[in-house]
Amino acid sequence: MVTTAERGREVRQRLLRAAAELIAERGWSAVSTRMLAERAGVAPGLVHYHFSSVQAVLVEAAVGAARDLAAQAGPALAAAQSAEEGVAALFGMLDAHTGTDPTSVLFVEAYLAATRDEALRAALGAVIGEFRRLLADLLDAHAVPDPAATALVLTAAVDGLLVHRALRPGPDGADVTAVLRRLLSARPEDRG
Amino acid sequence: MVTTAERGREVRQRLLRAAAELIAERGWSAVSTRMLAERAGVAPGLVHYHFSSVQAVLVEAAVGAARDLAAQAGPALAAAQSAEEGVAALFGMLDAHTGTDPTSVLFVEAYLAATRDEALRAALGAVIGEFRRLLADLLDAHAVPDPAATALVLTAAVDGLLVHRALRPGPDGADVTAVLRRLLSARPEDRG
DNA sequence: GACCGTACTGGACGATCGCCCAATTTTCAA
DNA sequence: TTGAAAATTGGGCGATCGTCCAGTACGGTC
Repeated sequence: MVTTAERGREVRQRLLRAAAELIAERGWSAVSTRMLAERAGVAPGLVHYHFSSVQAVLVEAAVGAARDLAAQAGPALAAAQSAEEGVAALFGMLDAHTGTDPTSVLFVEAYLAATRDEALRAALGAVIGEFRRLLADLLDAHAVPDPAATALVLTAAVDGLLVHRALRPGPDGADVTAVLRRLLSARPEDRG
Repeated sequence: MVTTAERGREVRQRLLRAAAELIAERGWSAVSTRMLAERAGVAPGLVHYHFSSVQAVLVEAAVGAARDLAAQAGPALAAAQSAEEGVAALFGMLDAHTGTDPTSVLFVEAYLAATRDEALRAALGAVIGEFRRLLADLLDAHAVPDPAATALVLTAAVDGLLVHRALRPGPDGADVTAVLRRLLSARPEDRG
């Protein structure tokens, strides 16, 4: 037996899934009410029945995707036995994503939309901050110097690399992760 | 004396400047013909007189901005006497830009639009590739290990850091650049 | 002064936009 | 069985979209 409320919640979820897909395909500000409804297989009016505005659908979809990814990568980070092992999960994203795949594009679209929507910025910032804190704790536990700043650089570098490699391919993933691993080492001394 | 052709070229430039501003303010796909014309102070019809489409205005404005920035940072890189001195210019962007300023947002918008426009991707990729090559040459000349991959990581990290810091502030610029400087050092050995 | 071509104007065109809502269907409690 | 509540439909509203184009203004050349 499927209750009315359950079907309603399922339609809501379908709209959110459609939003995540369409943000990546068309771009944040190009997603329309009717596109969402068609992709979700429902009537156009349902969008404004379940959500207060199109922007609200996009924000909830983006924040949900961010929380999902963090909930997936977070535990792996917390269970790591070494710094190398922990950041291996982070580096794995560089192989799993090309920078032009739906997930990568969705996240960059969300970052940009966050510069124009304070509620979105706060929600995404909270997820990023929590992930950064987990990584910094791991780095700190294994004597990596300056764990907070290193965690910030590592997470930001992964996103930056995804976007840059999509624009112009460079050295392959193994070479890049080898460079990033230098950040885990104590700094020997300056060079000229 | 101002000729007709000169005034025409000046209107074209005004439209391109307006495009750069509006992409950052509203987002790539939210920039319209009439918005461009109003910001540039010209009649709406002029947009499609000087350009074949709105997308063409946006692409030319974005590529122009990228070339301008590269033309400004490139020579400083080529003239550097040391790796530290060269990448100091790169790190300077972390202080000069907040991630929410028009320049930063314009570039990320352009990266995203490039995933949906092959001509834009090729043009931006060429600029990025040339800049990466200059930096790699500098790193190579000063015995930084794996110069190509390091140059890729450094340029990508700067963009990634701008976006991430806009979402959630972290350790300040000095701490972050100190971490990045570790990439210039030879790798001593692995850590557990 | 006559002519030509480029720069420019401003509105028309059909399509689509976000949002709204009266009407209808479906479900569940009384 | 009946009535209230929730889910859904589909089209209407005014606004805006990209593009086009007939017509105007005017510097540059004979």
